[in-house]
Amino acid sequence: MASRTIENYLKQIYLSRPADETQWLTMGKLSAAVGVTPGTATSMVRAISDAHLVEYEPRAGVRLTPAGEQLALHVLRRHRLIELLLVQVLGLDWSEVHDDAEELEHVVSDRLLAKIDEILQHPAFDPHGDPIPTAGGVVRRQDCCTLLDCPLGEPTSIARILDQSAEFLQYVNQCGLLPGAEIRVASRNHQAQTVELMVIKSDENQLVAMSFSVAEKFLVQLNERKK
Amino acid sequence: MASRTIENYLKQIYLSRPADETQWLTMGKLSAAVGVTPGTATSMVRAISDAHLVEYEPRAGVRLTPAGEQLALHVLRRHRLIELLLVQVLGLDWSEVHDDAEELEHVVSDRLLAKIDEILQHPAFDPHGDPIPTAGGVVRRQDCCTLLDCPLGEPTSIARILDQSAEFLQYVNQCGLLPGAEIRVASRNHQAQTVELMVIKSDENQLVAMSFSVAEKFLVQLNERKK
DNA sequence: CAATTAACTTTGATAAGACAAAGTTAATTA
DNA sequence: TAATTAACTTTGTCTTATCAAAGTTAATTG
Ligand SMILES: [Mn+2]
Ligand SMILES: [Mn+2]
Ligand SMILES: [Mn+2]
Ligand SMILES: [Mn+2]
Repeated sequence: MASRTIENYLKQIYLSRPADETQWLTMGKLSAAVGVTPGTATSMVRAISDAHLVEYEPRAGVRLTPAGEQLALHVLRRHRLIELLLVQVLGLDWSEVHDDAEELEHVVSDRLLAKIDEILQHPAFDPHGDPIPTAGGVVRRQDCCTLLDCPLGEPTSIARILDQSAEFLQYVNQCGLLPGAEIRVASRNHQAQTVELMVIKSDENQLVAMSFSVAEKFLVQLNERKK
Repeated sequence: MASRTIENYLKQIYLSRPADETQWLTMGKLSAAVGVTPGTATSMVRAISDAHLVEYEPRAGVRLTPAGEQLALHVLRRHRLIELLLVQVLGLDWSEVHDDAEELEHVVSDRLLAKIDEILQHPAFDPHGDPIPTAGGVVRRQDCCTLLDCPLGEPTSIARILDQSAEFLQYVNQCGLLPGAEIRVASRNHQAQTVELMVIKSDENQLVAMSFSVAEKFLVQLNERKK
């Protein structure tokens, strides 16, 4: 069995992998993501490579093998199912579940995870809108764009929040921009680098403005998200 | 913060402590309870003693300090609240929650534990009838006797099961001897070393026989247990 | 193209936690 | 009391995971 350290490395290698699948993840990025010094990342990756969970090319970087990717997806599945459990069943706020899930993801047994999945009725998305890999290790791809590149004026909805820090999520709470929220992007000002959007609520609508850099953290969908 | 290893040692020192409070727990008993070799227990206990969580007297044994006992009780509280959560909220069988709780007890945050306690409405007993220490580290003492020494013929109820192995608990399930079950001890046969008792159910009563050694694993109460 | 620099790897050290095997203590038996 | 034995401690070694600091590579810049 992979240690919790190895599980964390594999998960970060998966999450930090470059968009271009032919590229390698550099050791610098990995060590920053895991939160260790570069030398530590190098020696750990060598060990994980001996276990055939990653390919490692000195001075190029690291890449998951199929076995490593399956393991990474299992950890991610545990993380996201646990987050959803903490929110939906235990009533924690979605801004405060990440750190607990970061630990719990390494100790929840398959049996317990199956129960959690059953109680939540086999959900497809976690509280932040991140897709939950299936037990078989398949990630359903969302076709999303960000608040920066989605069409103006059309009714869309928030699908996913990419910044999961507690402070940012509390700001998102205040704006009412949780996953599922209905919005219309009103305008973009390239000189001011701001986006203005209308949050459509049952009682009243709310106008929200944010910078391009923040707008990039929201993924939206034109069509309704299917549960 | 105490490592998970230290938490496990402290908990076992608490659970295995001799009934007579002036006695020390021997290293042999401790190493067996933790599941390590005697030498490992000695060196770990020395380290824990340096942290003033136990007193250690070579060749006499080990004893918790007040600080160590508080920590042990916090671990025990986490363990038992988690077990109850797994049974009551996630619907696992009480015979299969122990191993998950053994891991989860080390990673559940105070915040999450408070939520669990709230959802379960501040329970006093876990699924096996073991008392849950309060957040302040107080254990409510039950005045129980075992099926071996309780009075014959009187209506009593099962309060607690001391053997928590999955196989034994499944046997207990079959007999319907879960905590709270109402019974009457019919007879004891000292030659055969057996106890016969009546399990009082809503539909029909059931006669169960067991050896003295098994009967000792059941604690019972004459008065109804208060929640 | 040489010098500089950023990114990476190697080396040496440390800490926690474990085991095996050898050594010690103290109780038990003869 | 001497020999035996059970229980315990010590010693030496191992594994995993980490850092700091020194060394290396390769890209960038003058
Ligand atoms: Mn983690
Ligand atoms: Mn998430
Ligand atoms: Mn434990
Ligand atoms: Mn229990």
